[in-house]
Amino acid sequence: MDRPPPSDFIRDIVARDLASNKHGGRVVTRFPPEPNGYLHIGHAKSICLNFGVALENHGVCHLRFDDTNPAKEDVEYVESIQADVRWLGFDWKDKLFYASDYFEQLHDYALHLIRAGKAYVCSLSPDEVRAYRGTLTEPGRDSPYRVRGVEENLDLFARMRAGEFPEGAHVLRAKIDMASPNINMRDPAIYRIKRAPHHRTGERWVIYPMYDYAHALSDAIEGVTHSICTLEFEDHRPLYDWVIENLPVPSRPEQYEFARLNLNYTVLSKRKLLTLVEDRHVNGWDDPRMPTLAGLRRRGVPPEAIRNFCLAVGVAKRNSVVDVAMLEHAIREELNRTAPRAMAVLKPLKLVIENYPEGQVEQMTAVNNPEDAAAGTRQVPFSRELYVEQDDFREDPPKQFFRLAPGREVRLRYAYFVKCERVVKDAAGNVVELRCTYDPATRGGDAPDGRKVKATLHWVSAAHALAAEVRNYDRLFKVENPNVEQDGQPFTAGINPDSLEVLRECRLEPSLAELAVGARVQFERHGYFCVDPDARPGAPVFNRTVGLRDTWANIEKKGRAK
RNA sequence: UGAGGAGUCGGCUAAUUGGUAAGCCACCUGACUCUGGAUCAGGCGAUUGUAGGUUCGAGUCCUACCUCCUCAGCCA
Repeated sequence: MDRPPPSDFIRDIVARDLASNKHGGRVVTRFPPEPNGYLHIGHAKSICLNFGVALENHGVCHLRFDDTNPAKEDVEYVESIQADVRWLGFDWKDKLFYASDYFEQLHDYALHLIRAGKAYVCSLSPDEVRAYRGTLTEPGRDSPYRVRGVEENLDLFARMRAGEFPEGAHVLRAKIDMASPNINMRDPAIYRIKRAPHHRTGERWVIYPMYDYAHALSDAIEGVTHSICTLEFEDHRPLYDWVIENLPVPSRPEQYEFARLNLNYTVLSKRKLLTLVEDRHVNGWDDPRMPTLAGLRRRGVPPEAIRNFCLAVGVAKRNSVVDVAMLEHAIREELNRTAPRAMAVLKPLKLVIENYPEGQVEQMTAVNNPEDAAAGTRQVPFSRELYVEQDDFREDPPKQFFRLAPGREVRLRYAYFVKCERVVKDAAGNVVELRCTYDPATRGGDAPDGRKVKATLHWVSAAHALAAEVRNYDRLFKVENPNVEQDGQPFTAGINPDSLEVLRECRLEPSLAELAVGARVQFERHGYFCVDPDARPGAPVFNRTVGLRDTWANIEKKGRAK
């Protein structure tokens, strides 16, 4: 995935603003999550954009928690979000902020609006507010409380803050235009009463600012120059501007919108991900089947791959659905470069070399990464009894099957040529063991007489092999668009029941026992794997990160074997 | 039927702001290989939503139309 330097309309705007000195040569962006869930691959797009634009222009990117709704938020989320952004590879330096840090200031600004006659306390019930708001095609009507005097508004707002009223009794509204064709401008609420304890301010407040009000002001307070958000906020921009223009704020930020990431076969809705966690369809936010950054990390996806993916996806205003194959490509591209190779047998079949001396062990030299000589070599023990992959043997081989079959000779990688002399079956007729002979002259993998074999097999020594558990995580969703509930079916109906396959019989080459937790490795022919951070000592668990593009099963299925 | 947005190869994005459609993914073919992976080389594929107009020249400008997305939380 060789890509040109990022070029998109956001970066064009920033370049233009820099050229015209619009913000005095400053570039300040911000990533503003609400701490109400874990970050997912969709957030990565926003993170890469905001931090990327700042980095490219010698600017800064703030991390700001939009924590204005205590009912949904939790410290668990503020912690995980920070960890995930760091893991992705970005640094907000000392620019860590919380909207809740500005509560006092935001409150003063509200007082300013009230005194200017631009905000009023409305005592309509939520239902009444809705009725007064009008519809998409009909204008709204003024609230009867719209004409309240400044002093009364000040008094009521003070009592709201003091906790004199129950939730829903009053709300502070911006006085804009109930007839505006843009519903967001029909006197939007800017403060509401909420009695949930806040994860940072505790019980100090019972009134909380609304997003549109708090976000614009937070941006202005922090000196943000480019406030980049997603498309659904386009209609909110006039309100964003209204707030900035009607208050004596220290800076003049500008909002721009881009299309959020959609991935096929992937749910990227926080609400739905929360459901998967709460209803225990998965084992938590960091379950490797989850599209969360925590899940991808546990699955073994390198952060570089995610960053490259975000670059490849681009930034535009057009709603689109990106093919997960692009993500997988970015992952393979990165892992192919960096992950050491190792031999592993996921579904073992015993292979006994009848003419190999019993008790003898040879150390074979294997390269760690054929594309990176600096990765060096390792020794792999070879002995009389080995395991090979069940898929590498066919008693009755199809036409294009070049691997092992009765009477056929193949190469054991880094070792010898072996020839299958006969098969041993159990009572049910299943092949349980292969009896072979080897050619001692082919040590290292080449025959002195020049004869060739058409396949090279991977193997592990039965006596030395490391027993391990491999978890093959397939896509959690099997439907094309799990983001949409169709025909009344909840989206969980699209969950793939085979999304987790646990292989317990695996035998790996012994060098893998020394792999660090979280390390990534390519099991040749099987794909890329990661040592699960949850692994118990002595019983390693490997998570499958992503498969190789063409496995034998695929080739066979597609009838493309050569 | 209100307002705000968006339409470029199968998918995702570009196009020096009016100069003759580029890249990536996917797919296909070939070469090479001690991984049937990878790599390398090549190929397929868009009359730029439609219809007009301006112009020597339009994906870029103008007009009309079509389609899709977002908005009626005291969520963000």
